[in-house]
Amino acid sequence: MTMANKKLYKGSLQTIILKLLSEKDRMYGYEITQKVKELTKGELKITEGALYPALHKLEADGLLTVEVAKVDNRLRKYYKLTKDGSKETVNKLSEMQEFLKTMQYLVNPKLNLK
Amino acid sequence: MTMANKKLYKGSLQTIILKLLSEKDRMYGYEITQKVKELTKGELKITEGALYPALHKLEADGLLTVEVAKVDNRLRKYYKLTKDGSKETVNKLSEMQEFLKTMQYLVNPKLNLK
DNA sequence: ACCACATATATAAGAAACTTATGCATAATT
DNA sequence: AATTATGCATAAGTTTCTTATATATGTGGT
Repeated sequence: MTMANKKLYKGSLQTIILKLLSEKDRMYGYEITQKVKELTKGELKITEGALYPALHKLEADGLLTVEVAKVDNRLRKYYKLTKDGSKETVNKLSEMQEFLKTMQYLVNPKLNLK
Repeated sequence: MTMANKKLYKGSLQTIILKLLSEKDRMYGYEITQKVKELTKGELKITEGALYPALHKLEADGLLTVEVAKVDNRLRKYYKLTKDGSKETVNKLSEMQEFLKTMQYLVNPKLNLK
């Protein structure tokens, strides 16, 4: 991933992938990078070196299944959520919300008034 | 750090430390762990293995200065923001806000409506 | 025809930021 | 007397990235 402070995104890639797949039945790797770039107006760019290992890990963990297709003579690997993947998406999203809420509170300027 | 999904906090420790020091003139390590625990109602516990190396790095980077004190016959190392540290705090907090905003949008359930 | 860029996936080496475990020392509590 | 709290520190290992490299096809411009 690339952006101003890349470090902050560490640990959130899996959650982002799962979230996108909970919105769209199936997606392939390159499509995910483009979708994230589009949604964040170019602020967040997922690098291949981060994405593909992450997809492989999610598949190995049984959260995704893969389906190979050939489009325009080029390889595509479509990923889908498994049943476990859907459950884990709910978990990860709720953990993310909790994290965002806590961090929001911690860095809130109003804390100065305490 | 310990919590439900520790991974998410990766990369935010420096920002948390700097933010706390921007609110209080000086703090020592153990005090920081207690303050964070208190502010997050026990949800976020900073481990020593994460904290002390982080403080040392911030000091080495010239963002903090240290002052040793002895209280009740026990050692304390008080940390303070330098001028550079104050500047960097502003930067890191604005990057954090940007990150939180982007992540909030990415994981927002309303995205489903698209 | 050639070149650059986009599309598409993959992996290896190295860095960063942690976790976990351990160590040391004193004070307070049970 | 033993455990917990206070206080700092570091080493080994893990996870998750970045950066670089590799391969291959499609597209658009000159």
